[in-house]
Amino acid sequence: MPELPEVQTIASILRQGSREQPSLLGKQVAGARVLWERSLAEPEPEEFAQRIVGQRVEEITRRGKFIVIALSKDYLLFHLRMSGDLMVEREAAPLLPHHRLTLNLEGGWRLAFNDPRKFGRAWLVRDAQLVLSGLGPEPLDERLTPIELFDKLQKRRRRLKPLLMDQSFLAGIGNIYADEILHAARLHPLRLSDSLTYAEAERLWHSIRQVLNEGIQRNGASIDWVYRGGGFQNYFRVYQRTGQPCYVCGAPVQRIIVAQRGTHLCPVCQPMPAEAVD
DNA sequence: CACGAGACCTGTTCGC
DNA sequence: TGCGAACAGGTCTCGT
Repeated sequence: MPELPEVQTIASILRQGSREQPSLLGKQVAGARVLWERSLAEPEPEEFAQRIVGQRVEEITRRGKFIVIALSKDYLLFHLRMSGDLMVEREAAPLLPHHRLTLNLEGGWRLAFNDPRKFGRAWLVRDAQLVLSGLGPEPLDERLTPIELFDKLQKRRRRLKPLLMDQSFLAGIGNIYADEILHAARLHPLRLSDSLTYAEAERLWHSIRQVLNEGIQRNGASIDWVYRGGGFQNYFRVYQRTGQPCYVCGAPVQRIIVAQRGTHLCPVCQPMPAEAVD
């Protein structure tokens, strides 16, 4: 479930708690279990358990698609990839089949990293920057201006969709939001980044902010068997709407493959660029 | 530098 | 009903 709005929603729930779970803030780690070794990027499981016990949760933030948990001495980072999820549950609750890593907490609670597809990863490191250094700017950062985005686009010659999803270009955008952003900006996913006019780059800048903010407001999207209460899936304009009418012009939404990912667009609102025609 | 293919994984849905 | 194929929110590595 995890692109920027979903990761932010999960981080907020861990920070503030919810009806189902208490806040993770201030809790002390009493024990650690690594149930699937490859879910732990570093360090080795023995060192991980020995080092994390006794540390207290001081802060929970998001950077790109990473959840960043500041502990007393170290940083605990999670990347949810395709199917990861993080929740606080009762220590007495049965371990679910897809739990990959759990931390017992003081007071009878447990932090559980659940990840059916096993793509997600956790890191315990002294310096969070070691893991996060490759990330580009936060797309919602006030310091990212339309002019700066235009310049960044001009410096590259790449198809728009894979570039938006490149975490070193902007941090946090994935397949769903890339499709929704490009539709809102009326730009074809195969347009080359250095072919955009300034007006088009400005439209893209507005769409990035508008779509991501709407996703955050709706607590992200909940699809398939994973449901966390997010509602953005009910407001998709193109994603998973193949063949259904575009809300703007009525033309059927088209599905193509771009960089091996299903890509949804309105062929009328997002016309095929001349430069991409064979 | 940019792109496509394959790998890493499990589960669900689709088509015959 | 059964069974293989296609598909899924991500990223890394390799070859061209």
